[in-house]
Formats: sequence, structure tokens, C-alpha cells
Amino acid sequence: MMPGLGTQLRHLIELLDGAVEEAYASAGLRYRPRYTPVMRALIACEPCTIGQIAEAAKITQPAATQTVALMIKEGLLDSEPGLVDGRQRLIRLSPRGRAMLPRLRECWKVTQMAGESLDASLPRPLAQSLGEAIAALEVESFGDRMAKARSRLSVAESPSGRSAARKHTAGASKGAAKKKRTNDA
Amino acid sequence: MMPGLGTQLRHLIELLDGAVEEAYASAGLRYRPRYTPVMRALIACEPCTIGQIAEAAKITQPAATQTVALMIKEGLLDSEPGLVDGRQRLIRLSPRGRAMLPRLRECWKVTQMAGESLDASLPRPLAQSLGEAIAALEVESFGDRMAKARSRLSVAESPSGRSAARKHTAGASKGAAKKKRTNDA
DNA sequence: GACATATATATAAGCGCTTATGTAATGTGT
DNA sequence: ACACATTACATAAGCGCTTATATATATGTC
Repeated sequence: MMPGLGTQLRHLIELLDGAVEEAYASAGLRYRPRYTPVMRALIACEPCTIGQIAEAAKITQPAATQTVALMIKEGLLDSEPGLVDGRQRLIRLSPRGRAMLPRLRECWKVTQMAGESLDASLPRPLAQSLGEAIAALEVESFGDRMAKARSRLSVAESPSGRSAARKHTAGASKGAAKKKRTNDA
Repeated sequence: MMPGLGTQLRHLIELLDGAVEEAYASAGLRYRPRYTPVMRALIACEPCTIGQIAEAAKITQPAATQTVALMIKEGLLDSEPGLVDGRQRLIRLSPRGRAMLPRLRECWKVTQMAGESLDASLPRPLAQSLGEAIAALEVESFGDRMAKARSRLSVAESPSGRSAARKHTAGASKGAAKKKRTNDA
């Protein structure tokens, strides 16, 4: 029995990220994979506000706040209140964080090469497959596809007109989905 | 900048599962996607122990314990202590849970059709792409690929013999990875 | 300058999992 | 029959996110 897409997705995340986390550890770095998007944001622009980091890392603002808090506790980042706007916090690499950069870059290169090795043993690059799926769902969301399937199904099974119809207007649901896992599908 | 495989994977999970969860809700069902593997296990074999459910659903035993606890609280399942082995708990569908089955099956069919619709707009089925990636990582783990990349890299950048080598024996790491996310890669 | 409103960040709670560990009930060897 | 390990399950804590909401500063209006 097909384990479900969600199961496969989670499994893949674990397979990949477990290895990456281990690699940092065995390189003697106290560093979590979730730090990387923040690091990259700061390399690109320093200092950076929490909001900018969230945007660059494509995570929500609370997630950025949390990750930055962790990284400050680890001594990788420094923060100072924004001088022009007191609500902002200006985040910078600490000396310790900056000193870690060369070793991090080496890890990132290794990770990238491993990714290429993986892609080489696949019919097509994994990131591409995922990107295509995401793009397809942006064109027509999974919810919309379900709505269409529902109407197709109710027509098929009741040539007259049974219950399950539930007129979904079948168009692109505007205020669309935003929630959790996939054990179905 | 490539958001990283992990980000894409998580994003996909949300896209898919948000829609599925919404579908249950709008069908008037108090039912979470994570219940489905448990339901399927019970359809296949009833009564079922926690351990059997965990195995069938391909999750850890504590995850099974938790999900079953939720489902009991929702009134979908009943549990009785095992009569031959007092450590076991025998899990069954409650009447309420059993009554939900027809509507669930309908939801599952719709979900499956939506999945087919998605696959139809992709160069190849998503589950297949994921399966191939997982299979490739079973042949050679991401950690192993990283180790190889590391040695390749250190040879390249130091024709003599610099520091970063870190003899990783480069073979298949037996006591291999088992941890978390992918923001790198 | 007092006011409502908007914006930047922080905090709390939840999700579905995981690992690590605790607690019983069962089986084993002597 | 007793200490001992093994097994089935439960509990606790953590992961990296999310949504919802609170707090503090800024800004615009009168």
C-alpha cells in the first residue's frame, strides 16, 4: 500500500537533513541546518532586520525571530536595536559567526556536491521535480483539483442527482488552503 | 537563490495537506489526515495492537500511541486491554468510526483523483520521483555521498595534503544518519 | 499634543513527527 | 520461585515550522 505522499516527503526530509546535521556535528560545528538560510541572508546584506531575514529565508516572521534567538544564544549573531526605527532589530554576524564562515562554505559545497551526486542517479533533478509540482499547484491548487474531482465523481455515480454534490463553484478557490500534513494522497 | 530542498519539501507538504484537511472539514468531518493510515490499518485487520498500527502506518510506536489516543478522544476508536497479553491494547473502530467509513472512502477517492490530476500535469508522477530519490538514498545515503564529495574536494584543492581531509573511510557508513531537516542542499 | 491606526517584533500554542526514557506485563534460566 | 532480561506501550521533551495574538514603537490626523 502506497505510504502516502506526505510520508514520503517527510521521509526524504529526514534522509537528507539527518546527514547534513551529522556532517556539521562531525566537522565540530555547533550549527543546525535551519541556520543556513539566515546565514545566507546575512552574507547578502548586513545588517539585516528580522523581517528581511524572514523574507530572504522564506519563512514566517516568528520562525525568523526564533532561529535568530537560537543563533544569538549560540554566539553566532549579534543584535542591536534599530537606531532610526526602534521597533526593528539589526542583526549582524558576530566575530564568532563570521569566523565560522569558511568552514560553513566548505560544508555547503560538500552538500551541494552530494546533491549533484543524488541528482545524477535520478531520471531528473529532485529540485526540479519538486519545483514542477509546486508550480503545478500554483496554477491549480490541490483543493481546486479535489473540487473538480468531487463534481466529476458525483456526476458519474448519480446520473440523476444524489446528495454528495456540495456545489463547490468548481472555480479557483480564492481564500485558499493553508494548513498541514499529507497522509492521504 | 535556491530555497533548499527542505524548504521545497515542506512547502509541498503544506500545499497538499492543507487542501486535504480543508476537504475533511468542509465535508463536516472532524478528522485529521494523520488518522488515515490508522484507519487503513484497522480496515485491513481488526482488532489491531498499537505496534501493528505503527508498523502498518510506517510511523514510530509513540506516534501511533498519540494518534490512537486522539482518535479515541474523538470517539473514532475503542480500546480494550489484550486478554492474552496484558501489555497490549486491542484497538477497534468504534461504531461512530465505522459509520464514518463511507464518507471517508469518498474523500479518499477524491484525494486520489486530485493526485492523478496533479500527476497528469507533471512530466512524471510525483510519488515516483520521490520514491526514486528515496531508493537512490537507500543505495547510497546522503551522508556517504557527502563523504565522497569531501574527499574528492580535498584532493582537488590540496595536491599535497592539507588539513580538511578527515579520513571518512569513504565507505558506506553503517551506523548511519537519523535526524532532522534540510535547509541546506 | 492627544488619538487611532499601522508596522516590527515577540510570545504562546499547536502540528505531526522524532528520540530517549519510564512503566508495566511477560518470558527465561536456574 | 526468584532475579533478570525482553517486550508492549506510555510519557516527556524536542524539532522546525505554523497561526493567532500581544507588545511596543511609528506615523498620520485633527
